[in-house]
Amino acid sequence: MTVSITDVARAAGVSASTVSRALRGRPGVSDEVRAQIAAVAAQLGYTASRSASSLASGRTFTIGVVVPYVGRWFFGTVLDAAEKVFSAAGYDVLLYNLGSPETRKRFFTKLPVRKRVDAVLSLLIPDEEESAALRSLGVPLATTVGGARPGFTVVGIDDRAGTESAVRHLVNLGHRRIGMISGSSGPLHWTTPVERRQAYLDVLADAGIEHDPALEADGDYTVEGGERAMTELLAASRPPTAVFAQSDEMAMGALRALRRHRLRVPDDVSVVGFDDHELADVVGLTTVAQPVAGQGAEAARLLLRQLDEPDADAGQPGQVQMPIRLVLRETTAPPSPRGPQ
Amino acid sequence: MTVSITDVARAAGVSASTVSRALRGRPGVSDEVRAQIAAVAAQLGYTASRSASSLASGRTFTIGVVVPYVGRWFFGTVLDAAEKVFSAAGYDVLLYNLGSPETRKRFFTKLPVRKRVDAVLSLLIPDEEESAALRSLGVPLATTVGGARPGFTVVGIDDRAGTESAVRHLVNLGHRRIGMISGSSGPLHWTTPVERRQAYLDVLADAGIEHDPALEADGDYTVEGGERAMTELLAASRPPTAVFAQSDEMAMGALRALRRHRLRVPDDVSVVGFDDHELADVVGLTTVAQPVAGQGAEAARLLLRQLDEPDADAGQPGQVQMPIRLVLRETTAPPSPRGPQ
DNA sequence: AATATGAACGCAAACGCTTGCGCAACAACG
DNA sequence: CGTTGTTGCGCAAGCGTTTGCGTTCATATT
Repeated sequence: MTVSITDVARAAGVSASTVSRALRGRPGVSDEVRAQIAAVAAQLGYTASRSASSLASGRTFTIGVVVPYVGRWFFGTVLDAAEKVFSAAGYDVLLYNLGSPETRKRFFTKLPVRKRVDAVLSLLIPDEEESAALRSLGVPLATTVGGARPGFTVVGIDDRAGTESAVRHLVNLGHRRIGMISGSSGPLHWTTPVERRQAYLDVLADAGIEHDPALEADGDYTVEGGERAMTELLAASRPPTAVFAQSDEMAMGALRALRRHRLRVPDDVSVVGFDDHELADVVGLTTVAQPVAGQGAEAARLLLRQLDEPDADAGQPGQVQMPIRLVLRETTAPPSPRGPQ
Repeated sequence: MTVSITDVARAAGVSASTVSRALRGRPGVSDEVRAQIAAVAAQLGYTASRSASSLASGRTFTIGVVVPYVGRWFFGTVLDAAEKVFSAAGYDVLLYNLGSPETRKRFFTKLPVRKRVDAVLSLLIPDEEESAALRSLGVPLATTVGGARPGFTVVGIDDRAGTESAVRHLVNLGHRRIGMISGSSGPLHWTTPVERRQAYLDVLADAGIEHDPALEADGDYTVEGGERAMTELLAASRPPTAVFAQSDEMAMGALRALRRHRLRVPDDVSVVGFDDHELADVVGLTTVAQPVAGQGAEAARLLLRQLDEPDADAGQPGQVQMPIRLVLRETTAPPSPRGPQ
């Protein structure tokens, strides 16, 4: 049926061990024999069974990537970049899409990656229990986005600095009533929303602006959520003249809500987002740009490096912080003298 | 080190075979023994090695999913939906991101999925050679988007009908100079751009409008491409008063180009897209909606069904067509009496 | 009471690789 | 010319499961 290593060995007149060594570039086989085996293998269309080889060697040449929502631009982009790095290095990627709490729970209790992967890249921040489960796999671990966890390589950005640049921009334009659409809900135990909120509060305090809880709303990191949140903010007794959304998707939802309310951006309300979504430019959204694909690629590279030099795994894995920058577009301007409405 | 089936067997005082049967719900083991084994296994944190079990059984419980660009909304969304179906059925997904021609070629020549997957879902349309390679795997195959291939289950939409509804909408509004931004370039050997172009031509002919080749431009299915294409169209001696873009991303690029040219939408130029991208609503884009996630889920379900009833694989696999509908928003209107500029 | 029946379980042989070890054959050395 | 290395290769023992078959034992059958 399907051609095995012994078929190749027989056809080449050598033993299976020699075929194995020859095909994987291991020493102990002469150049001529190696070439001949390669030829025979190619002609027979032989590919080693991954199951068998990983069973025998313990190496799987597979990386597990766990992500909350592949469909979202941010995660899709990170995954795209990471996958490219992995596949270029000869690794396959096993994808786990953990959107709902149930699938997430099931993943961490059953741990289907056990004995199936050489490393795991998590695009979501595992809580204590979950990260312990991952550590129990005994393979290199990495995360992008958000908080550090012991045993994890983490690549991320300076959330506070990014938020500060955004909010400060609004302050500098003269805004005093600055709302925030956060993304704190949901089952994601990560520090990002917390950091960003703190930075938001800091900038306000620094500018001598009193914080108004009515100017904060939860947008759940989605367009719809952002729309809801913006609608909520507009219902406040004194609505904001500017809003900082913790993600571009929520900012876009906010834009939609504003349009529905016949409010003009940036004349009536300024909006700044976070991420520099691929479509942020299309809608002219001012935002904090972060290297999304860059983070995925970097995390993947760091993971591969750990795989190459297992000796270095004694020390605490590295943390790298990638640059951010405020991108000014058309959704921010000084407040109108008469305010919204 | 890591706990194996024999560890469980020893701890439970039974043989490895019994453990295997017990844990997989196979008959031949009493309820009490089964329960006890389950308890012991749970307590020991045992998970069967996938490599070993797939080597022994031939089943991998893994589905290969190949996609051109995970980062793009369309593919990300399809993948998201498909993954959910697969994982709910106990299958893992192995992801292959084949953006560049080189990685694509490498994938189809080396076929890393050989002996690694029970089925493959292709989100790109393989050419003759590629589909032959996939068929050689001897597993159920499916594709979404575009042309039928022998041996593949395909779920898609009626591209012609969708395009017709879009272009006809423009015609009905009174437009005569209707441009098209297509997505025909790139290494994707699929019928979609061809079908859509034909439908576009048909509607024009049907309306008695002479086709002007200067009103067609290639947008490469990206935002930037759409922007370039729109700029190109605007440079025509007699620019269009309306454009149909073969994808929302290109339509959004077109919107950006129009804004850069200080043209108003829909006053000066109408735009209609295709897909109903999650952000189409944000920019108010009129578009042809197709069930993107729905197609992914459906394709996944059909694949699983083939896996369940291998007897049915004799007949030609099914083809399903999912519904589309035109969504009217704010980027289309009758042409201005004086035309653009 | 003797036998047939079936359920519950163990044995052992795969599954297709990898890898430590042993054994030739040959080269280089004294 | 005998010794020591080196190189190239084969042997065989795993790796952790699954599964066909055989065995045991309790229960049903005549």
